[in-house]
Amino acid sequence: MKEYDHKKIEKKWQKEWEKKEIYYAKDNSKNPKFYGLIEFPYPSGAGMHAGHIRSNTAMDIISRKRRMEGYNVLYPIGWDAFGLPTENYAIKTGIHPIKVTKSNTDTFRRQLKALGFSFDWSREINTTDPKYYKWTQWIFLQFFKKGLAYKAKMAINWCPKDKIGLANEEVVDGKCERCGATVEKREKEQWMLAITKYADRLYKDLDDVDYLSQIKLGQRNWIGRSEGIMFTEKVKDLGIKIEAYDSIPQTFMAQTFCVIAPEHPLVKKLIEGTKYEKPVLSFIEEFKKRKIKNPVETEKEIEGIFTGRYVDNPFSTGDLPIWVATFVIADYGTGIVNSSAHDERDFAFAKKYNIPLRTVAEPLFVKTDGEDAFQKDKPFVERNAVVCVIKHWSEDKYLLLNWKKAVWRGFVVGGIEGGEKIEDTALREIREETGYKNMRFIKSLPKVHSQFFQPVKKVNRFAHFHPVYVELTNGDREDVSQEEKDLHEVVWVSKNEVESSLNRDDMKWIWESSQGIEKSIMKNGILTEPIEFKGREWSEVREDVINYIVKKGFGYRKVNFKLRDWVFSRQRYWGEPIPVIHCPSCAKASAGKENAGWIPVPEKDLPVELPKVKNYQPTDSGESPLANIAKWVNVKCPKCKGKAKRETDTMPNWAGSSWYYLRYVDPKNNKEFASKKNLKYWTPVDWYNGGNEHTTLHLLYSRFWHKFLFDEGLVPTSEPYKKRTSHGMILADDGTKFSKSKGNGVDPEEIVKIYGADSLRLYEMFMGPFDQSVSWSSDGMIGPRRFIEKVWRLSRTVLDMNPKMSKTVFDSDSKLQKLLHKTIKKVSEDVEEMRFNTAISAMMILSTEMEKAEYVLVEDFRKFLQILAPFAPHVAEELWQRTVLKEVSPRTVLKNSIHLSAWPKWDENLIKDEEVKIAVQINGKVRAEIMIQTDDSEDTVKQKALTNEIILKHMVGRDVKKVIYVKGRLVNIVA
RNA sequence: GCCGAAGUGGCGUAAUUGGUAAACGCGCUGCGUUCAGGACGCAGUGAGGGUAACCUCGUAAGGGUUCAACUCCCUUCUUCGGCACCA
Repeated sequence: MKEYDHKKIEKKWQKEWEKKEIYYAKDNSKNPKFYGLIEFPYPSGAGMHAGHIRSNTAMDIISRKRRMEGYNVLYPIGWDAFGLPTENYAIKTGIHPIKVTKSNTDTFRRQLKALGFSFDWSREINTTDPKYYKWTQWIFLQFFKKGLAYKAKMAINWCPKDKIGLANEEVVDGKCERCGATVEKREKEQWMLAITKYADRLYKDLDDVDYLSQIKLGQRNWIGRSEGIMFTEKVKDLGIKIEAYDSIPQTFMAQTFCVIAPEHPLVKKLIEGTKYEKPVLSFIEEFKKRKIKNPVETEKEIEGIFTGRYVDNPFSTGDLPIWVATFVIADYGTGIVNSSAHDERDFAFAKKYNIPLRTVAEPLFVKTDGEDAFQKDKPFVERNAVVCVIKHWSEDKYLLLNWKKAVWRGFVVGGIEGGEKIEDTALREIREETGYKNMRFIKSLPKVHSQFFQPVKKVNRFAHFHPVYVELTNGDREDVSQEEKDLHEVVWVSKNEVESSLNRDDMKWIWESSQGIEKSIMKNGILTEPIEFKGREWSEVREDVINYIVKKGFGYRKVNFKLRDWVFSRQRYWGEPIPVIHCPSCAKASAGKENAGWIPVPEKDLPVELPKVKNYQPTDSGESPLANIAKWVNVKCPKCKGKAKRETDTMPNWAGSSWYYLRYVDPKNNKEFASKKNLKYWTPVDWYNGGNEHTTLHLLYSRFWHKFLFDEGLVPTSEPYKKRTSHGMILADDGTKFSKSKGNGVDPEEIVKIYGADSLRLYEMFMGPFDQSVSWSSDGMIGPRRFIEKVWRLSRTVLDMNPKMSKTVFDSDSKLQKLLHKTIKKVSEDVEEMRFNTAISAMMILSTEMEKAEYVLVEDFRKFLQILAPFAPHVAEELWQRTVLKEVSPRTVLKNSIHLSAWPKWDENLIKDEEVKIAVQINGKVRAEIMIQTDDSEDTVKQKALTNEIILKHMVGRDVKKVIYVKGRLVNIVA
């Protein structure tokens, strides 16, 4: 028996498995089915990278384990091959995208096969294959027919020099990434998909699926559902001044303003002579006039500020009030929604110190939201909410706001979690036009503590979706660079536009804001008004109050979503053509109607194939390169047979990936996208794993498509994926992301050549927790390789000493037996939880122990091989066959593959320990270790601990106050 | 900016979910085996102090709860991912 030669055995078994088709899924089987899915790769020119291997291996391990557990497993693969990089490459080189795609997929296929993944290669699909995108187009037509696809004007990024629409990614600092020209906004009619019609279901159905909690949260945040009340003019009768709710745009106005103990000498000194002095004083006056005293503060916040950080504690006098007034209008902040939770604890501090606590705008509705799990996860202060009334910053309008309390640098600041009464069109306008105009500078008083001086250093390119948050720095400070000081003159940088609004008197605004505050109807969670609900708790009467408000006509219920409709057009060549035709004469005939003049391509004419052209250069008009191809564009109208033109926009990359998992179940069907029978058998996907970076959009889009198909009666379930997990990225060895300049960093084929596929697979699973990013380090590769070599050597000794060895030489409770069964258990459970790193670590320990042991039963060694098999399929197969056949020639015929053998079971009785070592602590510090029997009583163990020699030594001159025993773990003596 | 995830030895990381911090792997040191190198085996490897038995400190920083905190709570800092035309 020779040395471990990965090259020989890996190729051999890959061929053998393929020949025997052992990984092919059966479309019907008596066994239960398992559909494991990974995100199909975009076949880039650089070939596979380490990240692909990691995620593919993980699902491969799970699929292999399921096969061994007796499931009929579908683990398919395909190519998400439309996309910008390929198109850009084609423009640059003149090589047709089809050719580029072909050679890229060939590379990927070769690389994937070299790693021994158990894909069902008979079901390979490719989104750029007309036989595939015929159905992508077909599904689009169903959307179109149901009125869920429509045209709307949208702004696109336009490079005037390259004459091409740009992806956001291609715009860097407002300039075109390739030529550096300043990017313009251009209006264009775009196809939209009405995903907002599904918003509610996309939100609610998350309850029924098994996604990681942060994935669900991501979906929920994106959809942004909020349930609430829109108030009407009549609400004034409640004593609250409200004049408009609909005029404050989504982002752009934010104010933070803090005054702490304004009469305190330190504060006085700070503002004295500054431009803040006057507005602050008038602000305070106003508050006094209104008898508004103190803000809501939690006990800890106040204690943190006033006991820890200030030498002169303003609270120490007991009667000096704190003033905190904070207004932040952000997100979609108009109107009102049900607030987040409020808590009795909020008021505990106030009670304790007898301080009257109130917000500047007193709470209107406060409730404890016990049933919302997502809120529960959040820290206490973030769940607190008050409602306040606030005045529009420039217009004479008031808003009733849900003021979500949050603590920022020791001060209570607000954040709005709100609904709005803004139509989709308004939202768009806001984003594109009013956004930057209304954007305002955020100012605050010079802060009381130096740690609070921290200028914002960069204006993020996404900031225009939200308020730019710039804090004022003390202009006299020497450690602040001019550059940073200049920043404060800039409110918002957008494209070419710089807006500054420093000349506005912010303090005046804040003062004015307080005008809107009228009165509270709740105190400490108990309603004081209206009379109908007086004395009752908010949490208890919440629904009644809402009904009351609705009944009285003060407001109406409204559910609000942040989600916008999906822009479905791309002005690109390398995508699925949108299968519609524009007919001018039909347009006239149906003028005024939705989608007037847009005629769907008859289903029998699908697919609308991408024409083969020599030139992919974009057009002058901003249309897709397809517009240049007169032959393709000019067609007869399918309806009136008049002159018409094809739509030249193509679909976004998300389109093909929104339904690909459905095609796998019946990939060659040319009558339907998949047969009902196969869909019924295979869907939904049992387990879908993919990148963290895809958990919001791709997931949402494909869930939307699936729900639509479900409504059309075309798929049997309303959700596509039963379970979704995600994996972290692999970073370069310096902890940064692999970039274009660095390339993929790691060439999988090279590593397979040197170390073998099994070693690479093991290493990628071993390098760190699966759901987190880890840095690649080629040095670490050697560890898993040594592990495999150890197993190889082990097989030699095991086979040599056996099978003559009789089973009776083993004690039933031998250490090795115990360890084997513990390891089987650990690996079985770890794989389910995707804790591959610790599973491998456990197998390493087992292999070391087996090597040390005097005898290892072949039978036990085979069990070890079985749990190793999903991780290192080639070497496990080779050794498995040898335990049967003694020697395996390169031409050995595969008889009973390890991968089709039954997953080993562990024996619970063997796992239990009778004797165990526990720690003895004194005051939490470990001082000794003692052996105990697991069935020892608590008293026995305590006795053993207290009479231990070392412990006695430590206890000299001390009394035992208390003894705590944690079963099977430790004894802690409190002295 | 908003949302999400994370921060532990020289490095990748583990920790029975509040119970002996650093398992497993890489690297390094010493010893064994070897003609030699490699490979393999054994022992050691957080920091400081001590001849030693041992002692003190230690999980981004600060504070809190607890007999006991990497783990729970509060604040601050840093890194990574998503943000609607990258895939």
